[in-house]
Amino acid sequence: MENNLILKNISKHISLSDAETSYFLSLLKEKKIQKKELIVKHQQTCKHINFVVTGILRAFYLDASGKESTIMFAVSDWWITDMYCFINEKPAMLNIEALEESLVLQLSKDHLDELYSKVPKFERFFRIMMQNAYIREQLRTIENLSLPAEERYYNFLNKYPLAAERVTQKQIASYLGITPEFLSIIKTNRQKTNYS
Amino acid sequence: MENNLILKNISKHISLSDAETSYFLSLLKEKKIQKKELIVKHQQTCKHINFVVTGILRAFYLDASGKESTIMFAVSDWWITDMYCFINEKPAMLNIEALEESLVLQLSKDHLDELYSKVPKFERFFRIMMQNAYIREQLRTIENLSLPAEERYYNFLNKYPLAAERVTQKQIASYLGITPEFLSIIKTNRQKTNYS
DNA sequence: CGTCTATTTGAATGTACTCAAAAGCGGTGG
DNA sequence: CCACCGCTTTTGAGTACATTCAAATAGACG
Repeated sequence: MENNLILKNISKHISLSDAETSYFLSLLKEKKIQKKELIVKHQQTCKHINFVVTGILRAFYLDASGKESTIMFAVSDWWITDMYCFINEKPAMLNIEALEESLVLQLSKDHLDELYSKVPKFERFFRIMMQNAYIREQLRTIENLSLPAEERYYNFLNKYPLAAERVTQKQIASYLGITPEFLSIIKTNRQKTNYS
Repeated sequence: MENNLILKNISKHISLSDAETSYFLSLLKEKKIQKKELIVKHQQTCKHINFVVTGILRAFYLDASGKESTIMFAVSDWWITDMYCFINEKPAMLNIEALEESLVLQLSKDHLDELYSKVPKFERFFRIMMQNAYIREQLRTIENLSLPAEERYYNFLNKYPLAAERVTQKQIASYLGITPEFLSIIKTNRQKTNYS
C-alpha cells in the first residue's frame, strides 16, 4: 500500500492520531507520471509539493542558451517541487520531469495551508524538512566552491548511489556543473596521464 | 532599543501576545563581538543561533589546504549560525567571525526547543525562515552551476549591496569561489581586451 | 612612520569548454 | 529479427576561463 511510505516518512518527525492521519491522507492526490513527462514546466504554475512513492524525478533549470542545470534528483521517499514558485505562487523557474515511470502523492498549496491551520504540528514537520533541505543545499554550495569537478563527482556517487545508477551521465554532469564530455574524461581518468 | 528590531523581524510571519513577547525576549542573550572575533570556531560546539542587531558577520568554511569559502554574510536584521551543527549538536564545520564590531542576540538550542514547546507558533516562524534560506541557497546553486564568475559577481553586488560595500574583495572572491587575483581582473575588465 | 595585509599586475600553467566526429546503445518499425 | 534512427558517450584538437606563484603597489592601522 503506497500510503505506508509517506506515513512512515511523516512519523520520523511527528506523531499523528488516527483522525489526523486519515485527514492528512484525504488531502493527497495520487499521480502516475510517464517517463519523460514534465509535472512542472518553466513559466507555468507549480501548485503541488510531490512525495515520490516509486520511480525517479529530476528538477532542472534551463537557461536562455539551452543549457540545463540539474538542481536535484528525487527517488522513493523524497519530496520534490519548485519550492520558490510553490511557496510564492509564481510561475515556475524549474522543470521537473520523470526519468522513469513514477508514482507521486501530491499535496496542493491550498491543502497544505489548510493542513497547517487544522493540524499545526505539520508546521513542525515541514520546519524540519526545510531545515534539512537548507543544510543539504549549503553543503552543496561548500562543495561547489571548494572542490574540483572530479571530487564533486565521487562525492555525488557516495551520497546518492540510488540516483547515480539510474540517471545518464549527461544528467550527472549537469548536476555537477560540468559538460558531459568532461565527465567522460574524469571517468576514464585520462587527465592524470595527460602528457605522458 | 535593540529589541525592536528582532520583534519586527518576528512579526513579519507571526503575531505574539505581550506575554509571549516578554517570554521570548527573556530567552535572548545580548553579545557584543569585537572585530575579527570568532563566535563559532571549527570543531567546537555551536550552541546558538544569532540575530544580528548591528555590525556584520561572515560564515566561512576552511579546507585542509587553508582555502576559505564564504558561505554567507549577515548584516543587521539577519540570522546566522552553523545550522548543521546547531541542529545536530555536532562540532562546527564552519567559522563565523565579526567583520566589524557587532551586536547580536543569541538564542540557544535548549531555549529554542523550550520555545517551540511553549509557543508552538515559533515552529511556523522558523519553518518560514528555513524555507526562505533553502530557496536562497538553491538559487545560489543554480547561479554557481550556470553562470561564469563575472556574472555571479554582478549578481552578488545587486543582491547584497549592504554587505558588498563593507567587505574586502578577498572575502567576496571566496564567496564567489574564485581567487582574489581573478576578481581583480574581472573588476578592471581587462579580460575583454585580453589579446589586442 | 613602519608594518601588515589587501590589491594589482604579469607570466606560466591547469582545468574545463567548444566543436566536430566516431562509436555505442536502445528503441521502433518493417 | 534486424536495420535504422536518435541520443548518449567517447575521443581529440584547439581555446577560454581561472589558477598559481611572484613581485610591485596601495591601504589600513597601531
